[in-house]
Amino acid sequence: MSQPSTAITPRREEDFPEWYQQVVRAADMAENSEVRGCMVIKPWGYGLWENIQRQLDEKFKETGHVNAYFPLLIPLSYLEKEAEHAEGFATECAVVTHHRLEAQKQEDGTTRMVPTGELAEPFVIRPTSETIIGAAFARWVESYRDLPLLINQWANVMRWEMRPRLFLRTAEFLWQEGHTAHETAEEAMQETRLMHQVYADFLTQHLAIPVIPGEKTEAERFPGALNTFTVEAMVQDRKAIQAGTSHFLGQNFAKAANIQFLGRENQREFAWTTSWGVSTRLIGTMIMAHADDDGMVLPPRVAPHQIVILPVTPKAETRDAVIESCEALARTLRAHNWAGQGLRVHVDKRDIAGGARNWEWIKKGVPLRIELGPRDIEKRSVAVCRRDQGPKAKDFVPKEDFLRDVTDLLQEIQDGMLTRAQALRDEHTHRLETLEEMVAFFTPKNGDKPEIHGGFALMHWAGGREEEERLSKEHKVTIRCIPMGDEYAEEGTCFLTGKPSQRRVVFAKSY
RNA sequence: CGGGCCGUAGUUCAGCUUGGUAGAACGCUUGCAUGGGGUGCAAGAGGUCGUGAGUUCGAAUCUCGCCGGCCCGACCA
Repeated sequence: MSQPSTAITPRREEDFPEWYQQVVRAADMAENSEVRGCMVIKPWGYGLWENIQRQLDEKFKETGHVNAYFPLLIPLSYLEKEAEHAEGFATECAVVTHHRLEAQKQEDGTTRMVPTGELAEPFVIRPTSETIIGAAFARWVESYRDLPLLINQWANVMRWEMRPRLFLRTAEFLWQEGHTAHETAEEAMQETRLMHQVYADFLTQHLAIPVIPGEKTEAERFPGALNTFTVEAMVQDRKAIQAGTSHFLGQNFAKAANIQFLGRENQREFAWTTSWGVSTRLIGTMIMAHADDDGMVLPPRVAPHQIVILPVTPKAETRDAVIESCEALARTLRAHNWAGQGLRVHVDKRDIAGGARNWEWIKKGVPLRIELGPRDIEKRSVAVCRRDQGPKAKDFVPKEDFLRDVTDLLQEIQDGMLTRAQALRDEHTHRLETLEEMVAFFTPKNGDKPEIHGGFALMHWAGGREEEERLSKEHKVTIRCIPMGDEYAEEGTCFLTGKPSQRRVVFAKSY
């Protein structure tokens, strides 16, 4: 039997969903747990999350926010306070109804733990924290001088999903949720847009994922929000994924939680609130955006290791000297600064077959692999392998040159990944004018085993919620966003209603 | 919550139709060889066959209940 030509089978074009799962497994990022829908995030995946977390947290701090932590359990009654919100999350809430277990001996000698101590009021495990944070805000806000209140929390949340997929949709996931309260609507809207921009920048610059910033239509809006802003990315099967959202909540939640303050005119007023979040779904988005048929490809800025040094030790007697050279190189590299941080370098000293070790780091997506063996030491050179090139590509370069150029090289890889993702998106974004065109665009040629097809369709739209929901049901296509850029603003007529339209919206199949 | 399928080694699965007490591949351990490449050979560890009952001299295999999971629909950061 011949070796597969790629590390991942099936390849992307053969079976994209299966490919995705195999990449997660091959890169050792996460696995399914015994609890359906819940994942174990393994060190390589969690290291990635830690970098995302640290870099985003810096941006939150720069924009004036502080971190706090609120309870996992939310009184059921809190969720009843905002009708639209309650309805939006009702079908995916885990409910805690008991607070103790009682050991009961069974006839067969085993012991069963039986829940007892039923709670007078059940708790909901937070699907999001607007309500409980709102209750805290109501206590904390008394005067306009207490505003704005700019809080973020890093936490886990639970939404009882029927179709879990590692990172993309799990019952429990990690995220950050920002919650702010403001004196005026303008200020709150400004905050909503600011954080939307922070997300757009982060996706683009740190994760090398181009996004279309825009606003959600009524049908896709966060339950209880007046406006929801989103960053939409296209991944390699040309579907859209919502990578981050920022909500202008108006006074809806302030009224529900009674967040009132005494204003400048000695007038009692309700605060204006916002909320915004990104989740571990970002990791799934990165996988689908960047990974290839040999496994993960990590943007250097968030890679847990940016450089892995692989000692080549063909002879036992030169082994110690090679390892020492590798360690020395690692120390030198770690002293380099790039994107505001020291380089993250790992020396893989494990005594396993060289090829297996090399492939492991390819599959994990490390941006740069450096091989260093006796011959390189003699010639004062290193062998450089870039993850964004083929698995066999290898450059022998003088060590001094490599040390001089290494940060430029990482930047080049980072930029190249963004360019590549951008090109894919542009190639599959089209202006369409009629329903027929749209249906053709989103219909696979092979119905039995659909190939990768479709993309983003930019279309004139003047329909309402009902028309949109009908389209979504009939054609499995939704409006991802009403995009913000000038390039989308043009006169036209809605392809469905024939009404005039000033702007094209983005239609796509989505995750 | 409706329709289809499946529970056997760490993983993926074979064995079940035609009952006779457990197999493969990968992974793991050890040794030898190999050494700019996911290597070869050898030895080894690992399973009360989801669970309870029934039929039988005998059940992974047949029957029934229960539990768990997967896929397709309604819902989704």
